[in-house]
Amino acid sequence: MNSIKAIRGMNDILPSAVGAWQSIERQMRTLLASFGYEEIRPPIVERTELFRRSIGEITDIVEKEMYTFDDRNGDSLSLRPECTASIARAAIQSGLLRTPGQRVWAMGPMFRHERPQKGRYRQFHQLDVEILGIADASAEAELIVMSRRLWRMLGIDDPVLEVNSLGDRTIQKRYRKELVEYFSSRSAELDDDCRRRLQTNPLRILDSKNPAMQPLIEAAPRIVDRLDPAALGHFERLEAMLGEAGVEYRINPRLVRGLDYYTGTVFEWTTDALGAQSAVCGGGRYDDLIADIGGSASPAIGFAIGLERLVALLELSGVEPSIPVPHAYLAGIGEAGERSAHAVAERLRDAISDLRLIVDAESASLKAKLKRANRSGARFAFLLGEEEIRDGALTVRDLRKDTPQSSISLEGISALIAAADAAPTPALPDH
RNA sequence: GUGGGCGUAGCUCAGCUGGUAGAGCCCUGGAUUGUGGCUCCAGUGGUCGAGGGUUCGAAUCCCUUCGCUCACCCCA
Repeated sequence: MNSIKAIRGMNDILPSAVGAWQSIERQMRTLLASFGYEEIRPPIVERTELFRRSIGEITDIVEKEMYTFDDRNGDSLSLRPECTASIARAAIQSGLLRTPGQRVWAMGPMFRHERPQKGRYRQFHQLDVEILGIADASAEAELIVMSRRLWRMLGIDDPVLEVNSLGDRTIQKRYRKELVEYFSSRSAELDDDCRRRLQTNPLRILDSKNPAMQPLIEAAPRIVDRLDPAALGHFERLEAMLGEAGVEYRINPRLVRGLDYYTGTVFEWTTDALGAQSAVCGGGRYDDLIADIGGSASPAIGFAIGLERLVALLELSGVEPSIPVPHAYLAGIGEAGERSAHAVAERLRDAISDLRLIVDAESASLKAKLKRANRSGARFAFLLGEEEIRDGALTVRDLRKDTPQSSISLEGISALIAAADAAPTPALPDH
């Protein structure tokens, strides 16, 4: 019982699951490229200061969820809890913002020290997509349309899209004050949770799931009613574009979001299929962030997709991602066959590009090796013993068909593999 | 940090009110000395999460603790 285990909330993605991940990642890359987005890879560790200034000092993420430690020189560093701040930092640092309209994405692990539960882990993975330097609502529309295309591409049911506008900082500040006044006047009716939020992040009261709070929240002032003409115009323009594109959405005046940097449009794709963690994709505009962390003011917008949640959705949808099985399993037979197996395999690999070949040159019975061949999922078993060495050929068994085995020269193998790649692989005869 | 559920073989689990640990799957070998999948036979594998207590005797009852999981909080 003293074996070392993985850290709580940090999971191995095992070979049996990795097919789904690769399939999702591949399709995402294809989609992003088709929209003209370029990959960026910021480091996983940043100065703690970056997250404090971007995400916000009094957010849960910064207050209690970051993996923070001192570097050897005393600098406070943190594992990234999200990726937007890092991308913004990188863009400022390397001058990407000199050309507006940067479309970038990043994918990788994020870290938050929360209690794990279904769909929420301490190390989790996100795809982050950002448009830097475009203030127009067309950027919002583009990201939303692209994410919808992703759901369809993956073959999962469209999640529900919720949209809201938070207005700019001035509007937010005024609204927050109004909200605090409203809830303070009714603080006797608030539950403990909401009373706490009143002090920390009053907007989040709107998010409360407590049914008893609903009437109070319903009657609260709504930020959509406090937007100025510019913000309203922006939001209406987005609605028009979504309408034209046939995107279904719901305006949720209570959609706030837990990071401080959001201004203007925010949105979330949610599902009720994943238990309590309903957000599959969330994002919004952050027009002030870049200036906040020291860049010259530049509008920006982005979203993040939770890959664990997407993988879970894909499983629920019953889509079976095809994982590449080996073309062949080469079994050396007897001392001579085992000795030359790797040499023959190398000749095959030289001759056939992208050949997927497992070599079994262990000292074991042929029976055992054929068993392993079958288990490997390979289409063919190649047998190499003294006879084959003498004939300069391989004995080939089709593991998916009941046809008799045959002797094929090394030259003939490449036609065999090409033919197998061209035709759909037959399923295993019995299970 | 708080609350619920659960910890028995690699996996899925059985083991009733205490009597000294089992099945299926997987894996290995054999039936087939160079021939897989199906079948049959045999076998490997467990300090019953850990520690303590009650008892002649604990996987089973009690206490403590650790882990997993779901939910709250928050979010992808």
